[in-house]
Amino acid sequence: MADSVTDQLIDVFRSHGYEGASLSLLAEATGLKRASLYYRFPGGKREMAEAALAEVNGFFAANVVGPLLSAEEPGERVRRAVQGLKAFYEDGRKSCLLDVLSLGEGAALFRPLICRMFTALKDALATVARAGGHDPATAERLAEEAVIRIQGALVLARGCDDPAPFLRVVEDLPAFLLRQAS
Amino acid sequence: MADSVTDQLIDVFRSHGYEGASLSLLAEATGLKRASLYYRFPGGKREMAEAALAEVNGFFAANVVGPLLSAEEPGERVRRAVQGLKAFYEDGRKSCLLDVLSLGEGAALFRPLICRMFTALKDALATVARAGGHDPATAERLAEEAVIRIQGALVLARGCDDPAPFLRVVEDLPAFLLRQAS
DNA sequence: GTCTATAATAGGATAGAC
DNA sequence: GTCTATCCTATTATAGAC
Repeated sequence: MADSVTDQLIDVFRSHGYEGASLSLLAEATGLKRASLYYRFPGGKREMAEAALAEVNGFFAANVVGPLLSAEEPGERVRRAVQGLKAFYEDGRKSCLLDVLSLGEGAALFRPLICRMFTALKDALATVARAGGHDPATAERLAEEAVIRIQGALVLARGCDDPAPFLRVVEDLPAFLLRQAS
Repeated sequence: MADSVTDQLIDVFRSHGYEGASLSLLAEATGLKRASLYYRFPGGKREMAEAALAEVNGFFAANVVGPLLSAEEPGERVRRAVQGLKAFYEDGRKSCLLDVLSLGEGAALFRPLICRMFTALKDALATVARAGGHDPATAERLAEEAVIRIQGALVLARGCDDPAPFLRVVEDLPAFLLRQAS
């Protein structure tokens, strides 16, 4: 998640949204000319955003959802997911791609995938909450609430240019999701 | 909050963000030609977004922050604020202008005002939480958490095209913010 | 106060050289 | 695989008629 072409695309999309991410910005960020971007992504900007979403999906599968569903002790699972979240959001200084791509034109283009990704995260959080001692209904409620807190903290962090709310929310995740101390 | 020119501008900005809100969209929504928009807003799109933010600021002062700081009983204050929030966000079907205008170019242009508006809301929520029986530190924490929950629920609602998370969060606000039942 | 017309620039996309 | 050059459209903004 650092310097591939797709990683640079992610960075532009998450900073500007779909409509705000012009080919000029995308080309500048990747170091490629516009025509070269079209060689790699014949479907144009839409395909670039799809590639960005796919890469984020992979990162989450490997670094957030994967750890949450692993065979480890629940506290350790959540702590590893928190590390993944902090890495992806750069400690609260970067926006969520799912959030910004659901605006404007992006809504019609990407909403089904975005909703599935939100749901996959929520389901993984619910699984670990059950493993942490909560009944299924409570686990489901806590999981949705956790997604809401992460997203809301990112919005507030961006709005005030202060990552503190995000850091507070994710550091609190183990205690928030798990019943017993671990 | 329904059919003035500025209200239509708000609707376009909150749906598309600053960069995605083209003059064509803004003109179409208002029923005015582009040149007429420039007559009303000589500063162009930037001034239109500033007018949108100012109107939202006024709506919040009248329908959310005002009720929260009123002399009524705390439960009633929160319930009135919830009505204001539900009206502004159309029961979770509309995005937050503060959220979407903090993206891309909008960040540099509007962040100070956006941060002040988030802070004003948080401070009003903290005031009513103190009136509802919480100590100042707890009230402050609950207030920031409430802003986070509202914003996060709106993000999730948009991402999955389902207003339920927003409705759940705002209906829970009185119990969330106030210590004693009222 | 709103319109038509227009200018200048930026955006999305393609053709063809290397 | 990347580039330069180009095309067409959309976008921002202004001038001037009514």
